[in-house]
Amino acid sequence: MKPIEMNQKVRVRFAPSPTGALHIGGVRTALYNYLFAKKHGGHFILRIEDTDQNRYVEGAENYIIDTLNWCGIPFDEGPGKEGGYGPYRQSERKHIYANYVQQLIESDNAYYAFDLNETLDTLRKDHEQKGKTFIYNWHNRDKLNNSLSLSPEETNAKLNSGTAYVIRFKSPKNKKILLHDIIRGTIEIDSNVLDDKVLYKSDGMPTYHLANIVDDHLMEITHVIRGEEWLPSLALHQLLYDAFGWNSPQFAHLPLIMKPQGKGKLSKRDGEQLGFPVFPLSWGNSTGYREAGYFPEAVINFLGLLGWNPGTEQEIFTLNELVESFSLERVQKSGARFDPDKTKWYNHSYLQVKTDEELAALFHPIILEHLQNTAPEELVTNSDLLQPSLNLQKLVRILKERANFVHDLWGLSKYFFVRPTAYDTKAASKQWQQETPQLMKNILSIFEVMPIFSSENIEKELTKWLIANNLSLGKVVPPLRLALVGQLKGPDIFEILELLGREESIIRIQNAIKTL
RNA sequence: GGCCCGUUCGUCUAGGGGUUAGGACGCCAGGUUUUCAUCCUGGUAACAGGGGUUCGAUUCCCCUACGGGCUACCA
Repeated sequence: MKPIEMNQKVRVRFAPSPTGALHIGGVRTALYNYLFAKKHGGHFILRIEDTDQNRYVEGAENYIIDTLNWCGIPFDEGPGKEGGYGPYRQSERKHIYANYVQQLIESDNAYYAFDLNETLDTLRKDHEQKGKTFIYNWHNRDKLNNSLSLSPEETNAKLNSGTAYVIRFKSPKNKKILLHDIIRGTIEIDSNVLDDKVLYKSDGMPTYHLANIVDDHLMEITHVIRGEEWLPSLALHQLLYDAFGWNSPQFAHLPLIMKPQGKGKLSKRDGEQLGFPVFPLSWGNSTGYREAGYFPEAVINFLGLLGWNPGTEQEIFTLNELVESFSLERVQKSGARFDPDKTKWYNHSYLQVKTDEELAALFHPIILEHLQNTAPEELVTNSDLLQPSLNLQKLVRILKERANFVHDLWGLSKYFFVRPTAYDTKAASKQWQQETPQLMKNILSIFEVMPIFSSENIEKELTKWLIANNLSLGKVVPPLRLALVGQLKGPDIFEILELLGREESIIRIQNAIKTL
């Protein structure tokens, strides 16, 4: 393999099949391609590998594009964004592949095969029963039904009569193939274990292997960064580049993302069972990261550090910082177990650095949605917290550190919008004592005459009164909290009072006196 | 079964011939707080096993075990 010249512009591609939602592992592959391209000032290309018409799923291509955009890693060239190397859907490149496969036939690197599917299936089963693997290659191709075993006349007769055929690669005998992978180093393969893979299908479409090599060459791809599941195909691909007489790109095979627990790679089922998304955006019944409330920055951050690390102790990275420090050499060799807890921690971190204004705007519709099902008598209607107001920003400010997601804010602040109707019984029996109603009444009379109902002022006035009456904060705060919140939880009590407002606070204290 | 790739705390990982094997998530404890949470501090916890090479191996080599991938006219 000849090395890529240093002055060559880096061009990488993400080449998914539009067969459904993009798996989170696929997103990581896209991300690493993007990071590598941007690090080297190159182009990130999206190529749709839709050579299997049977598996084509409507909407999948848009899903892929939406995902890339949501993640903030848009492609430079791809469907709908021509860059001089299009088209970027393999189905639209169909006419290109026939010529190339013909070249291989002419150079004796490929041949026609007429074997029936059933024949090969039977052979595979027979071999399996004997504990062997059926391989279609040099050791048995003479005995099978193809242009190597048939005479040229017989072959032509079949071809002319319209007999269904595939074109197979003629893999060499007794050859050591030296492969190079940026992450794994040199790999040696014995060509005798290689299959004569189908390059061209009977439906007139190329298989992945052919289309991939031809397109990567034509699109001048310099680095192929893909999942480890392709490593076994690398020898075939290298042989194809050699057969065409082309320089191969450099290869990097990424380790797979594994289940959080148990065996095997991460699957859709794991998400369902353990309650975390495996898709970036919702797809069918599966909730995506976006819809589950994750910020794209958080998804990019945890994906970036799953299988790669910069060698420093930095954990939080913006996309630009990832671009800066990324290198394929530091990609891990072994598969990484997915850790849903850490993804939440990342989201928590990103939530903390959002502005109160942003968070209030994101939270506002969530409040309105929840309030639709609230009984009118419980609803606090006169509160300006129902608007994206300054006070809503303040609410978000005092609560956000407790939240992993914007929607967590609802559970943390529900009592600001809905009056408590029940009180934590355990806390009530302990904190609401015989003298408490009188205490609360005294506090009410302080609140009623207070000129400004601000947290500082409330704290000042209340403390003054407590000292004068030889009482401690610990005596009044818990029952007061119980009256306002319904339980012994929440942020600073004076902040709660201020945000609730004088009127609402008084109503709640009066209710508590009546009820408890 | 065959072929290929891999293996450091529970998880993500740093490190690398002589280190108290470092960080993060999680978990536990203490502190702060009138409460809950956050936060801060601390703690728990790892070089898969066996052979070499070496004065010395977690680090280099080999074997075993285990894990993963591939083994389609799917990508």
